[in-house]
Amino acid sequence: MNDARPPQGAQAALRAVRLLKRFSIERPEMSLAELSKASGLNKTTTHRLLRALQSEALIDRNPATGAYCLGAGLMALGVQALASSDLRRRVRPVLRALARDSGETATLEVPVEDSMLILDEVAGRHVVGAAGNIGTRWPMHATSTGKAYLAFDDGCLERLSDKLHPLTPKTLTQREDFQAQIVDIRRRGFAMTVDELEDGFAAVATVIRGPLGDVQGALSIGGPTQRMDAARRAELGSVLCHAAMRLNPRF
Amino acid sequence: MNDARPPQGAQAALRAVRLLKRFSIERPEMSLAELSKASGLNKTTTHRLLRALQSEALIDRNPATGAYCLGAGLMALGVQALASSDLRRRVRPVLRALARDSGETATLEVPVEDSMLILDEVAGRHVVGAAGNIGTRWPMHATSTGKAYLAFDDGCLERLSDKLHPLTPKTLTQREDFQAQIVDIRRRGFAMTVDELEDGFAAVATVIRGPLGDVQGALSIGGPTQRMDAARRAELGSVLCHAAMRLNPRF
DNA sequence: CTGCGATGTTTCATATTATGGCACGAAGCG
DNA sequence: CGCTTCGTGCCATAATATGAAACATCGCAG
Repeated sequence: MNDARPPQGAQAALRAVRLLKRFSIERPEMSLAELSKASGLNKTTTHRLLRALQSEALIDRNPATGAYCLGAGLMALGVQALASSDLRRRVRPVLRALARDSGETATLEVPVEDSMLILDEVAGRHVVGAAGNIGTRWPMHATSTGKAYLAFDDGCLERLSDKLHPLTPKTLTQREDFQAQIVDIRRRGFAMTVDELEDGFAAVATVIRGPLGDVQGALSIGGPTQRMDAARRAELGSVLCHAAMRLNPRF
Repeated sequence: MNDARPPQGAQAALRAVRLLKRFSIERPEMSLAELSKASGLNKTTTHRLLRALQSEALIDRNPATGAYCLGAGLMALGVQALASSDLRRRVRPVLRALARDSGETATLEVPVEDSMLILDEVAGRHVVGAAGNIGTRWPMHATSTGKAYLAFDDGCLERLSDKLHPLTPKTLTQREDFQAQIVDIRRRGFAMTVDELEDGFAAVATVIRGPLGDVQGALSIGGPTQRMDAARRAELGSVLCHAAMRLNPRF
């Protein structure tokens, strides 16, 4: 999880970024008034910021309705970010090996705020290069990778929001239960989710460390819960730990 | 091509965005000093903006070197932009049909500044869903889609930079030659590139219009120049025009 | 046709906010 | 060890962003 407290003297930039983040799958288009109200900004200010973003192609408008939406420039930047990810390049072959050997789907994820973002993905059997979920995010507290982060990245756990909202009946929502699992994870070396993120889905995960011991990302292997009994999870967990170890430049 | 002149009173936001855009494939990581010099901003100002961007996860830092790079938050936003693109959803089936019928690769592109950005892509034969180029950009003056835009979007041509830099020996670099082609394109209804973008690659393209007659994007079909003689280009051109017509909600 | 209520847009005086010169501490290098 | 170059913090200045209010459009209903 990244630190960096909000700095002084760049509020306009911050507000602009926050405006961009207000868009979601459910609300891909918003009117000026909506955006203004939702972000608590003055209508004029909102308008000015949107204009600036539009001039840089990060914001676009529906020519028919005049509604604001995310622009094509963001796509370009996003792809740029993806392409220049050194981590992704380095881990890619490992991901492929994991998917091949286990037959399940392997992912590389990084934290973004309270979520884990899928940076890369290799599906197990069937579809080979399918990367349909790259760029999507899942709540940190319900994913195996998120738990791994929380357990192994210093100070990460403290920053976790107290609101652990349930995604399934099995999702952990009590801080104490969570804390207990974290202890297990630290001892075991890898984390897991069983039906906590989505019913019928289970995964194991561990973190990747850089040369300085810093946590750079998390690896996971996941599939249908039926194929993921305790024994299989343990086996995949150790495979994962081995892979993560070999990714550390110190070894 | 989008209008929207740079507004007043949002310079901080503009500067922040411009900082993000300074990163490229060649320079995925930059130091504070480099960024500061390259963007002409004061070192302190640059630092403050980067901090703000980092706190929103749009900027990340290499923990070993301290160098700045694009952050994971940008990926999330980019994917968001892609997913919420109504145009893409609408055109997707048409793209598939074009690729299937022609056997060549079909793309949907939109303008971003002086480039055309690939919003969606369906490959012809072999690899079916391969979308390896989504999000990449090509100079407007050397692509078939770019030429289509320049010919059919009002005021677009005037905004074209005077600097037409060559990508191959065949790239048009003289404004007069270009102007002449534009006339042809307008009459013909579709544009083409033959070895102008990359040697051995040819494509035809036309624009998609919205209900108000506004240009929303451009479609292209492209492949190896050998398979793309004049007769084939004419045939594919009319196929393309037909597809574009059917995409217009008025018909 | 007319008035109402909503939208997006522009203007402008105000003071909040961003700015950049300067200085400091820490690495990296000769 | 001194020199350079890096990222970072401080602070007075003024340039910049801000938000109230007014304007311009549009769709809708009386």
